[in-house]
Amino acid sequence: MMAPMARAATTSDVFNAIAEPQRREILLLLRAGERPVTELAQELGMTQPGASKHLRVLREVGLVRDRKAGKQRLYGLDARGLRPVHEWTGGFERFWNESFDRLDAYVQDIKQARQEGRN
Amino acid sequence: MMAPMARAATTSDVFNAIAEPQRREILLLLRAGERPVTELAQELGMTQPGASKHLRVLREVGLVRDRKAGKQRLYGLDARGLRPVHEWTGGFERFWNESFDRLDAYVQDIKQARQEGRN
DNA sequence: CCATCATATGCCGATATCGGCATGCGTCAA
DNA sequence: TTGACGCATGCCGATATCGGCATATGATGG
Repeated sequence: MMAPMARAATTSDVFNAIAEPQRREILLLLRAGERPVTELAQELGMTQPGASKHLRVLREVGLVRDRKAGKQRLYGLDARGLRPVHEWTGGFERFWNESFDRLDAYVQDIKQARQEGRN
Repeated sequence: MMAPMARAATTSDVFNAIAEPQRREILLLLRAGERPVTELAQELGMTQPGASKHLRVLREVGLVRDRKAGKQRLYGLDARGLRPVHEWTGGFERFWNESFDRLDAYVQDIKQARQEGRN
């Protein structure tokens, strides 16, 4: 009687919000300062509704804020939500900094074994 | 005549791969060392097929590697793919470290305005 | 060879996602 | 007031996603 769940809502999680390439590009652009929707859409080659929808997601996870400026609505970056992601990935830093000579060799072995196995 | 696209394939992008909470938990667990599938499933409270599927995604984006160990198959962490994510978010570091006094005040204003507007 | 354990895969249902399009809504200027 | 502009929203279609379940595949040991 329980309905199966699908994917976690993109709107509830920063990790999901930045999983979208276009949303990442929006964030990159906003580092240069506030922008109205239309300008973002134009610079990123997407439609205005498309931009608005992505901005809505980013707003709901708190990565952007919006401000009315006359007829326009300016979107600005609020990068604080990216900090947890940075820290989470940072928790793996020692695993890519440590001596991976053995790992590298291992990976090579795997690739070779696969090639041999498939031919 | 072109079929519309939906979401980018989760299998092609590390950002998408780590958008899934359970997959993130798998990666965290694997920091402690290699593990067979069943053990992972058990420790994370998911079914074996569920674990296998998530591991498949992680493998396809290169975040884990697998190694046959007799009857079992051991999965191990390969965190190098997380480095780009760490660096990407790091590109926003100055935006959460810089003086955000004005931003904080601004955000407070927004919240207050919303509350007043809605009550 | 056969049974068994470990894992992968296939199918299903429910839902989320994304792009495109049309349209609603609010704001400004004449 | 009436357009015109800027933006948000709603609907649609195609597809991806995730969990659950059954089952296939694979290796091991007797």
